[in-house]
Amino acid sequence: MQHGNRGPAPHGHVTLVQVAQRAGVSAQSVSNALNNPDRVAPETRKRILAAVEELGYEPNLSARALRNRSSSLIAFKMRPSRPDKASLLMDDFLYVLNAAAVEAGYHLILCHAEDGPAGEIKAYRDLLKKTSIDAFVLAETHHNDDRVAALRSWGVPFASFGRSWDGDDSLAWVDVDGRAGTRAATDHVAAQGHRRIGHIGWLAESELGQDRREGWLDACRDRELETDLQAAVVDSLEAGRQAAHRMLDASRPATALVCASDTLALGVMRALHERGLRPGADVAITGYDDSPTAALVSPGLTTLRQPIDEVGRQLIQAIDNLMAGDPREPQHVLLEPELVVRGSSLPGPRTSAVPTS
Amino acid sequence: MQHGNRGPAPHGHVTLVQVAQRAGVSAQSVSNALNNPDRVAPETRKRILAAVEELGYEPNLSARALRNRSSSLIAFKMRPSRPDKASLLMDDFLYVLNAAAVEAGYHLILCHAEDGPAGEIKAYRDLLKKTSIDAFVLAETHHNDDRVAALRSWGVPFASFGRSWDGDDSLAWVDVDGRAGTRAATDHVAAQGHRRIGHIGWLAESELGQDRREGWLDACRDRELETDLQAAVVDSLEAGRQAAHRMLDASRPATALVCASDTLALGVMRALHERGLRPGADVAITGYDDSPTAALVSPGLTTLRQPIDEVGRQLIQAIDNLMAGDPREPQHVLLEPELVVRGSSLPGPRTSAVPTS
DNA sequence: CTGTTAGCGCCTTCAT
DNA sequence: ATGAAGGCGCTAACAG
Repeated sequence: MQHGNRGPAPHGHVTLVQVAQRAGVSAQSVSNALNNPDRVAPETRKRILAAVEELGYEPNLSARALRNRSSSLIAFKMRPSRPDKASLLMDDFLYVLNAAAVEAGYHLILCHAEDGPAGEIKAYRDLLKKTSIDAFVLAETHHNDDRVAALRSWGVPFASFGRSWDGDDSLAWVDVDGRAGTRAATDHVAAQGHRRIGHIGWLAESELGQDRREGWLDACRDRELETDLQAAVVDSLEAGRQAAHRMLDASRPATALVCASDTLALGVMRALHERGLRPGADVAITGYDDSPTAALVSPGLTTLRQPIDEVGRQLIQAIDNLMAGDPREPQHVLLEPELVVRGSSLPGPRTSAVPTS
Repeated sequence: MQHGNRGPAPHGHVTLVQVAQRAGVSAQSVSNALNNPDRVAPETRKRILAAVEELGYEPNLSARALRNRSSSLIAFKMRPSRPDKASLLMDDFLYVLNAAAVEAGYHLILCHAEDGPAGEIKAYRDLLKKTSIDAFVLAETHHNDDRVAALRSWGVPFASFGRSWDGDDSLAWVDVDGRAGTRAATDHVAAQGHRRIGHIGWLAESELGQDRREGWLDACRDRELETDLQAAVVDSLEAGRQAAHRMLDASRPATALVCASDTLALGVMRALHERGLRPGADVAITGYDDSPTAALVSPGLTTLRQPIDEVGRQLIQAIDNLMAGDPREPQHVLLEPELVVRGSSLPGPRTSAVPTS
């Protein structure tokens, strides 16, 4: 633990100058060896890298940020989790996003904002004023998203989890194909013999909800099934529960319910519980998101798993490209969700010795 | 993007000098007005603050970090979430922790590490080498925690969610009283008339699990109930399921099962499902954590809610005190969990019109 | 190919 | 009570 020349250098911080001294060159050459390898003689470079290695040198990010206006920080705003929501992908998402960020040499910094887009934009601006942020990751973009407009006007790179719903393809996004997912779920229950397949989805304002609804419609049309059983509600357990009761009280009731979220599907399970009906055996249910809860309820909830780690990786990749000034069109990545079949959509009781999971 | 741009700062950054010009003073006076109010005449100070307000000045954190070796960054390492785990408090925890951090003028930066304590320590050290980190927040501390030793040896402030289990009171921690919680849950089911109350807890290595088990023992002893029905298993749905089957197959079977986690309790629900038994009506179940899932299953799972927002606030407070060089003993805060009663522990079927939630 | 100069924005030290 | 100088660690620009 040798101290720096002047002032207390905590934790044995090593600086460029120390590396330079060790290698017998100037500080600039060390910087070049690291950042512009071609500007330094191979021989010198090797010596410098050896010294770097030996001293365990790591560039100081604050200094670099000050000089370069680039902090290697990527900001992400968390939402408060609602108590009645199952979809805590956020937890997983944040983990993989951070892992990918670190892998690419960035770090994730969390952003806090009052609710609503205005609050979020203000939080972004405040953060940018305080320190340089290389890029932002947005989630749940909508039509005419103010956040997109704001970030763009500031010239800050960003990528979004959620496509641009207004066909604005100058923005980099990664998304999961909700339509294909819901279609797969509908096909799956149809394959079990169900003909009265209802859909419980989100309100019409939600582009995401609309997209998922389309998948159900697609599948029904393919099979010439009726599409009269549908609900457009908010994303809550209670809304799912009530919608389920309505569809089960219909003159020709639903025998299968395809939902736009696990939360809604769990509401359906609640409704069945109240009626003494069994998920799977009596009414087939599918959700969406593969939230942790889906695997834990009994019977397990059939749902669609979003390839969340791939989403994280692709977002960071997109940002990396943006930062590198890649002149090509920003990335648009649409990933396929995976149908995870569990007991809630299967007719049979436990047919095998394996527990219905 | 553009590096080394010498021109005007992007995003309309405002610097100390600009504020100084606006207020007709030197940069130092502005700095003093902000950081050492007593070193500047009240009148001048007022004028300066007006200029700050007017220009929307925010000190640049990178510059400050470089100068002060203090970044106003607090680091936290996330774990990957296990697929079979219900307790995604993390999501909530991170949100409130960040909110509290921002409130106190900090920002949360996420840390990524390979699994295991060694990987975590390495990640901390790497981060510290790259940039100054004001403090760390630890989670799930155990007996003889290497991370504690490491951080302490580096002289970096930190606070931990989870007490020091080895009586080392020189470390600042916030924790939730698992013993009191489990006792409350046990008392609750006992009050429903249950006499054969089993406990499904964690392996003996887990201090946290041991603590929770004690609460069950306390309550049983108080009421002179037998404590033969107990299991010490890993925290998974499957383990809970198997343990439940064992306790229901006993010669004098359990009529109530108090679990150390929601995950285990959900395993119990799975076991009941397999046996065609009803949670609540046939066997009372309680979990621990009030994970999102607990509210979403049917019937709802009785569980213990950790006052997670208070935990977050207290952790930041503890760090703030540490940073301020508060000479008093580090904070130790033990919070009480709150019993949330839902259908899984209540005998009656739907007695009222209100759905069993 | 390498070294020197200068300055990013801030704050501590020292002079006025 | 205020201002001037200097430097935290780094790197773009320009010599040499």
